[in-house]
Amino acid sequence: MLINDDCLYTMRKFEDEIIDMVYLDPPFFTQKRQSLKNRDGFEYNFNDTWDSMDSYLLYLKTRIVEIKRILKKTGSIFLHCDKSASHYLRVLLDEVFGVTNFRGEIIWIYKRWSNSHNGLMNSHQTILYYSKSKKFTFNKLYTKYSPATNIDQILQDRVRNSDGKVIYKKDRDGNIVFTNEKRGVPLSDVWDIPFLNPKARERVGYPTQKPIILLERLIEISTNENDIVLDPFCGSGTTLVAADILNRKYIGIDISEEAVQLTKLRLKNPVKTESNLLNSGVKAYDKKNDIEKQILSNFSCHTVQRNKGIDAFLSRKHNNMLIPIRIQKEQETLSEAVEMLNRAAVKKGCNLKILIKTNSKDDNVNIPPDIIIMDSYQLTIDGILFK
Amino acid sequence: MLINDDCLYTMRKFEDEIIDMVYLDPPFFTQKRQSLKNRDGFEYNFNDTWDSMDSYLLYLKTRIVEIKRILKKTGSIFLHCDKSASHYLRVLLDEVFGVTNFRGEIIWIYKRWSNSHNGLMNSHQTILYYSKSKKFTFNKLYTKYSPATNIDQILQDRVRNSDGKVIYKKDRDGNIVFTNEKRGVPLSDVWDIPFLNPKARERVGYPTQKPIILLERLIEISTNENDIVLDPFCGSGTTLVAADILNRKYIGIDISEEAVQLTKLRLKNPVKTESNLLNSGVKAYDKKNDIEKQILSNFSCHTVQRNKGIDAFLSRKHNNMLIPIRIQKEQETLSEAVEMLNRAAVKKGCNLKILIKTNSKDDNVNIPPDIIIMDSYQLTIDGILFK
DNA sequence: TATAGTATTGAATCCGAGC
DNA sequence: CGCTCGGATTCAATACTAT
Repeated sequence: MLINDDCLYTMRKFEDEIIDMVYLDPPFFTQKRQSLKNRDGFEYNFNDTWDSMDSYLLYLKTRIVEIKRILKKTGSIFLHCDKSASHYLRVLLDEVFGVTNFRGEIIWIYKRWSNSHNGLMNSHQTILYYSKSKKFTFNKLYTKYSPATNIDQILQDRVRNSDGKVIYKKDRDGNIVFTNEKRGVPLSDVWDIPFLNPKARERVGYPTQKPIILLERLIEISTNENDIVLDPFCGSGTTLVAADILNRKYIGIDISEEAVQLTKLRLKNPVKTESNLLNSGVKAYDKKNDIEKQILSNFSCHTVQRNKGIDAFLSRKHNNMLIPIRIQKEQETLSEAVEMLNRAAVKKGCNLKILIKTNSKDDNVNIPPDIIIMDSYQLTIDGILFK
Repeated sequence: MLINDDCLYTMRKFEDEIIDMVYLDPPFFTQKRQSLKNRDGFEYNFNDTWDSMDSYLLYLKTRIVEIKRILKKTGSIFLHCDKSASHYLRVLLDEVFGVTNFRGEIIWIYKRWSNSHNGLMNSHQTILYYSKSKKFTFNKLYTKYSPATNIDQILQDRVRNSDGKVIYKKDRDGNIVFTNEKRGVPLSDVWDIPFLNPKARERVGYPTQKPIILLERLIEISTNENDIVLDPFCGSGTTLVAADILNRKYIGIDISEEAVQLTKLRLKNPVKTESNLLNSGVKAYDKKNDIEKQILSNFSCHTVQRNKGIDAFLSRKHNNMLIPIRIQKEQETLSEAVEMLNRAAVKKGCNLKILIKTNSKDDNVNIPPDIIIMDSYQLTIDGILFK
């Protein structure tokens, strides 16, 4: 269901305790007008400017009180905010839902483009999580163990010995006893999900659009199939798309007619981006092997990926030119390495270059004067000069 | 300097505007008595139970007002809190320091052992960051570019052409023009620093002890050499050790005599754990190659690192025993693989085991009946059974 | 088809102009 | 001096094109 109205008036018409989960992503109190064009040049926007923090909080409080009323006893609310007002919003939720129903704060972390800044680069948002009562729907999700974990040990049962010390349990024959099945690490409250990239197909042109996968995870932990999910500030409808994918029923409300139209369209043909980053992880982008990384760590440089000839550029320029670095590959002769480096360097208009020699294949080659050859095993001594 | 007193009384004796940076890690309002024994059996503890949130906040407010007075105009305060009271503390800091002096919230994230419970596993804490004025000391730190970033392009200058479109800049000869030197990506406000492992040498046995690296980074961004760092709840003295390492002056105050004694000892011989996890990153721990990962992804299993004979355990047990998996290594004959697997399996008291055959080296070997041999290329068909 | 290489986008932030 | 406004800068990660 999709309704174009102020969510307050719509929700007032609802009966008590009919909703299983509410996600809301209201204005963050950024005191800005948010706007964005879609691919056809149509501009969506909403206003996030307020007279005062008090008027902002009052606006939200009346709506949150209503949300509590229509939530089932087993229901949950997720309030998405950023640092602008998260503390006041949590005080507000403590008041309405009660401190004992605070279930946690989910930290959504991501990397994003931004200009440099006198301070730390902001790269997280907060989702406040409260339940209506202590008996709330919660589906445990598990993640893989960290590679640094010693799985051997986790899977062994432990007991206290006569001194009260914890030891690994063994049976009569001295064999190790294993614990029951483990399903992995319980889901943490820190979620590393890529920010919706400017080029992502999933983007529909609505400002502040959230990734579908974020909503999917929230819905998964807090509802079961056929439960009812409500988003009173549904914007471009990400929550509804996620609910639809997961076979939950949904109600979306937004005060903007354009937003509701957009959501309608989007629900007919939901696009969920296959994020390469998400599917394969950052590691997939990192083509350097351990030895190459070790070598490059001796330089103050920027590592280059997807370039056949250049592995890195020195951070410092020389005569206003960048200095490329190439590490000789394992099967590569020195002259082949020189050739690869030169070809790439010409394209970039680079003159001086550095070649790291890692083997002795075909050493007898004339090295052009603009290439500095360094022996990889000397780097720990000499490389420091380039730091 | 190290003082054993309630920080309120000590700070009242200080002159105005003499401190450059204050870090405080007061009780978190856990409403528990915190205690921990060190390796010598000595027990440290402090009381974190309060009549009410109001009395807790009043206690802190009087101290934070005093901190503001003694901070230099260019000074900063870092207040470490966890989710129990972070929102009230931020409201408090807004009052004392002013909303415009809010510099951000640092999210310290870590992975940690914990029993699974009904809810998300808490794995972050918050450090609130305020400055006394808009002119505050801040040292920019830079981190590496993401491997997903195209460094080639980042390093090229761009201009607008006559149509207003952004294009890469070239000089008269058509050569690429490079931008100014880049130092990397400004430090984010999300810090992934391993939680002080219970076995870390750095641990001195004080509850709530923080990693030195965390304090080093806070001190680095907000102070210069010879500046004065104050920790009014210094506990085991981590802040002071970090300040010492970075050549900053320090003042530590704690109400507990034991804490001050401990800190004194610690400052004589500061131990900083070289955290392998931080130095080499999680990746270095992950010794499985892509093919091995591909094979293991066919099973519902837990990957094992740092075990010469076993690569993973199946998630499901069989007759209440764990089933180890080994993938035949590239240079390894089948009998060698069997031998390695058997030796490791005996240690773990495992009976049934799985060996994934990846090559045909020395095939003619008698396979013991408790080893299931699977051909790696069949896995995509057969492996599904193990999911 | 896989990989290398190029073009494009956007929102937080800074900075300078204008008032 | 403080404000707003607009333009420039930044970089992550995608889409697209060429090889």
